[in-house]
Amino acid sequence: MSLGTPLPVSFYDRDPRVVARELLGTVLVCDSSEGLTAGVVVETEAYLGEDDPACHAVVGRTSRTWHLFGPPGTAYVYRIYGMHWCVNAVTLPEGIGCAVLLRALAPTLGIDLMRRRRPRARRDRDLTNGPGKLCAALGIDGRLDGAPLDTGALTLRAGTPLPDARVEVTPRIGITRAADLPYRFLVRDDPFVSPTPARFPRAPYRSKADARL
DNA sequence: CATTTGATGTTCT
DNA sequence: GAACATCAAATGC
Repeated sequence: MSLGTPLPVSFYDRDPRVVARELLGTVLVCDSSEGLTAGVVVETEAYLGEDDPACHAVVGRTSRTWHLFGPPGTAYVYRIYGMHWCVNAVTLPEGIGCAVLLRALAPTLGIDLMRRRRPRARRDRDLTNGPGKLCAALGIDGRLDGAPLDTGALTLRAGTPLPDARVEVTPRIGITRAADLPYRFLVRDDPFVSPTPARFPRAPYRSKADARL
């Protein structure tokens, strides 16, 4: 079974809201010394750079955010709450500081290895239905900060494209600033997405309204 | 089912 | 000293 062709760097060189929507249905593959793991991307969030109060780019290019400002197609991996890792795909040219957070996957390869890495997960969907969970399941950590996503240990690959009718938009999860902006993209009714708070508005994806560029 | 709370440590004010 | 792009267990229906 083929894993798909890696997405070219040009794929990432667009507005992060467009990249976030287009990343749904692609495949994240991690080739570690322990084995191969992969899953279909079913949930993403866009972070729009220095003018987005919720984006790490607001503090400028520090040692932590260094690779967030890197070239498109770079992995920005950071630690959150002292315990978990999150992985982003950097978009737009070097120096801008935009990225797409990968929030949930549908596991497709290496599920046994994911289970060993996440022994508390009861159901398969609990392996990867959150940004920290998917990093733990695939073995993604700070060593991959700054890695290219089109070659090497961590790659994003072409999958089955999703029609707009299967895409839903909500505000972003777990932030306090700019918490009303609809920059979370997910596959409607997919069991592998992370839980959406009941109070959150949900809207169908409309390319004209949601990709206002 | 939903909501609350503790863990844990780096970054930022 | 507070905030933090989270998770899992515990509690309350």
